[in-house]
Amino acid sequence: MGLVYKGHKVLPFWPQTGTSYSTHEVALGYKEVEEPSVYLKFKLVDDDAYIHAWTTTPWTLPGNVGLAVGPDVTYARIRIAEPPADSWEGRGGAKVGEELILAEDLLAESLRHQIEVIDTFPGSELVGKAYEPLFPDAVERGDSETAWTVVEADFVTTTDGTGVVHTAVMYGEEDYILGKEVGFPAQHTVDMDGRFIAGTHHSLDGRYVKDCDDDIIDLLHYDDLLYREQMYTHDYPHCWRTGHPLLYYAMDSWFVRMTAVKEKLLEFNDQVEWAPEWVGEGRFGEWLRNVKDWAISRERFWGTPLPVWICEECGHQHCAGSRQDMLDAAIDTDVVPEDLHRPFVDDVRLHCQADGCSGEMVREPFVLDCWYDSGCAFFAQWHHPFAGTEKLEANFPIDYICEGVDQTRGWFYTLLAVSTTVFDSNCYKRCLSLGMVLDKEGKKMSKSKDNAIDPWDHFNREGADATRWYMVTSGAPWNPLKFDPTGVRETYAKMFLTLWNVYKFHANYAAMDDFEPTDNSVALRAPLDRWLLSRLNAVGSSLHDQFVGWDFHKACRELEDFVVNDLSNWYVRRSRRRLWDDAESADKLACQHTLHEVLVTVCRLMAPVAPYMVDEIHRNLVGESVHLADWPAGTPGCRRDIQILYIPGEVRGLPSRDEELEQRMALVRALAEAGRRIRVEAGRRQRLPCQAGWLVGGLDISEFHSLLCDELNVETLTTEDDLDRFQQIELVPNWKALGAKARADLPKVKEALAAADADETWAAIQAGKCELAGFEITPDDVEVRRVEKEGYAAATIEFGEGDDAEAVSLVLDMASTPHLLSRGLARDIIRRVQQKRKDLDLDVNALISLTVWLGDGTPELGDVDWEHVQTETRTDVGVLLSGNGPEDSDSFTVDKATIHFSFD
RNA sequence: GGGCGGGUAGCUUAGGUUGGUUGGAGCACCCGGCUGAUAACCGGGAGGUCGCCGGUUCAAAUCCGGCCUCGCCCA
Repeated sequence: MGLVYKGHKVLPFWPQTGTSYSTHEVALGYKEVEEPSVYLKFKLVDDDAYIHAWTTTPWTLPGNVGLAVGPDVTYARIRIAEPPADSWEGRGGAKVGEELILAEDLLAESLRHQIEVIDTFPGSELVGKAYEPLFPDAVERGDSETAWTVVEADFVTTTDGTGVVHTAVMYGEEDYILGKEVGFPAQHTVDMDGRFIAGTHHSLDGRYVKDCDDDIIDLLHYDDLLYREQMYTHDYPHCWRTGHPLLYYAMDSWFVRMTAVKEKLLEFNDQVEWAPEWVGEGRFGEWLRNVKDWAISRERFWGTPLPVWICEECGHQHCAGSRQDMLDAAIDTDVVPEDLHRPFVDDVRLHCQADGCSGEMVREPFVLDCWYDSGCAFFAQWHHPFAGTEKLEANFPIDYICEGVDQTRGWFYTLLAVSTTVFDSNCYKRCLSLGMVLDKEGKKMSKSKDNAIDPWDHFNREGADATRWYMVTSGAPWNPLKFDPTGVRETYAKMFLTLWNVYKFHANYAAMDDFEPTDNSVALRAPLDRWLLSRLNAVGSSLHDQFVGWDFHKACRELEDFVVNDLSNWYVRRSRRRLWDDAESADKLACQHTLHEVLVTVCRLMAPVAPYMVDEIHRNLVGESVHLADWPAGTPGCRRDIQILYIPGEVRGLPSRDEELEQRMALVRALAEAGRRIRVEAGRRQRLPCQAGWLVGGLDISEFHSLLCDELNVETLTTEDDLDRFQQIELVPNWKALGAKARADLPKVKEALAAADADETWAAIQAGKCELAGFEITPDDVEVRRVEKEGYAAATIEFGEGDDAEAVSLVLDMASTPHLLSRGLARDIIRRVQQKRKDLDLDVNALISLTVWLGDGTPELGDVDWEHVQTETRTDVGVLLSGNGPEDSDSFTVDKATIHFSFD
């Protein structure tokens, strides 16, 4: 197709080892150096004037074949008006009357003479003017029509020098590109050893170029072509090991003519769904719009050999397309090796394939850039075409690729480049460009800075799951990740320990009760179960949708919130007692099935991100790997809307949703929190029960009243329409208004207001008939506050969103009765005994003999409550005594009374 | 030097396109509570010039311009 051609590529090069350097190596070796720079006078052919140019690399001057000017830069033709001052230092100069041409802006900076400006004109007027070569023998003109003339170039600026750029085609990238464009002769004056080629100049031939800078300046000085020399400080690349300066050098190289398929590249890129979009449109699109031909050859030993042979006679080029191709053309088929790598393949010589030529062809000594190999991954992975085409065709273009954003010009590009040039097709449908992983301060990780994270530290400590989950949840995938080790620890403690403990909780009871998940005869699920399943549905569907929309971080955060808050902190906490029951019960069974189902589905939702722990859990629950299970949401074939229990081998969807149930539970949880707040504010211990609680407003949550009684520690909970039953109004003076009105009598008004009945006074104020201490009181003079009546405490929450928002109030009865004190005491004793059991690491089922001593001032403990204590603490022999217990018994204090206990 | 992206509490971050009441979380910290509830949980507190400067606007974390800084790619 003619897309491959041989040319030159200008690379930083170190002649001693004959190797070019990667950009990475070059970046390592930049050094600030002070070197001679020279201002030169190029004599025009048809004019008496000189063009004034500047360079920092005198050794490139023998190779000069052109001068570049900016088309829009203004140039001046000047005449030297007077001899220079005595302070002139170094070689070079100019005679009075000599005429020079250079950029107008740079006259003062580059000239050291008094001058007069003769004329000014744009650079375009200089284009085409011929000048005399500095080293007439160094480069042959060949068929070039532009050699030693002035050309225009966009890169010319007036930031330094003279606004005229000396151009030596082979020793600078911009020079080379310009030279190719305008047709300068592309000839080396320097060989691969860094020495001047014979015939350049008799005093330079064969010498290392960097040693010649001074002699070259001398030569130009004697020919009156030097205006001035000046030491110049700049950054220049050096060999990072030896410290020697590198030479930019045009090396032989093979190219793919990407510029010929630019429109195709852009068209195919438009078909890609990029995440984030700006990488595809901006960064990558920009790269494609400025695409350059791809230098695919490398002067290395290791790599895929470039399959190109060139005839020694006629220069004909031939690319061997296959092993057979090579055998057919080989001069000696015995030399064609099994292993086609270097050095064996280098020995293969071919008959020239050009008509009528009998020459021999020799392989070009290059290997392919390994990035070319990376671009072949999409077909090479199927061993295409040797293994047939079906697999490639079935998987091309690829659905999805993902790599770091640094691969924009790397893998993302090489894949597209190969698929465009070889298959005339787009390569991938979707591409995620990931942000880089940085250290916790946002700095790049590096060994020398000692800020690199060893992932194994985390794999060994918190595990691969926690490390992966942390990395996914800590931010959008395309944002840089500031890797913070404490974040991994947090993820481990919060997400994975919680999940594991929920699983263990379920597994322990399941084992104890011989729970059989396949026996799915769940007759009745508690509202709590149905709520959890509904939430699972909501979270699972949302997770799926967010994965589709690239928001993996949001999806996983939501799932984590579900596991920690909904599943562990609410469902499991509220269900412990259900499983504690020794007897078989439909409710216990429903709970176990629910836990089983939720855990199985959570494992499947988590598996793509955190594959290990959930696989263990899933295998234990279901008997097969989670990675063989169906994705539980949204995959074609999944019965997403059908509520069925898990049955091994059967595809299942998520249980159905009940959004109203979720709403009601959200209210229950909000009220439970409000209850705790009320107690803190009212100074009432959580363990001391309240006789009654009332709900005013909100959804009907009667199905959760008993659950809420537990949470709030109230004996009864009822709904109530009238908030006034618990509240009264209080009139508070508006000091600003009343002060202006009453002045010195303000204390009297205040007293009167405090003494008056608030309801009656407020009615009178509203009716405009209120007088206190001789002053007329208006609604502006007071502020009305609603407060709980004596003996009540309350909180009001806003529940719902927007227009549906509703105020819901919870009122608690603050009275204390002997009955309540007894109940509270029992709870305190239970709590202490349980803690002690736990501290002693007693088996949950172990029975104890418990003795309790109630000290002075302890409320009376009722028989029923003492029974309750014994049941809860698994006491088979209980003794209740008055007075203080022995020294070695445990004790605690409630409301100033001390209670002792001991058990064994 | 150019292009693209980031900068919000001590740390990690949400929000930013569509400007609008008091900028949300988690960790850590302080106070209190709860717990056969797990490296757990609940309530409260302290902690913010939303990188800096300027502009538009009644109103800017959000829109515009400039700058600083970090990262990636290119030169």
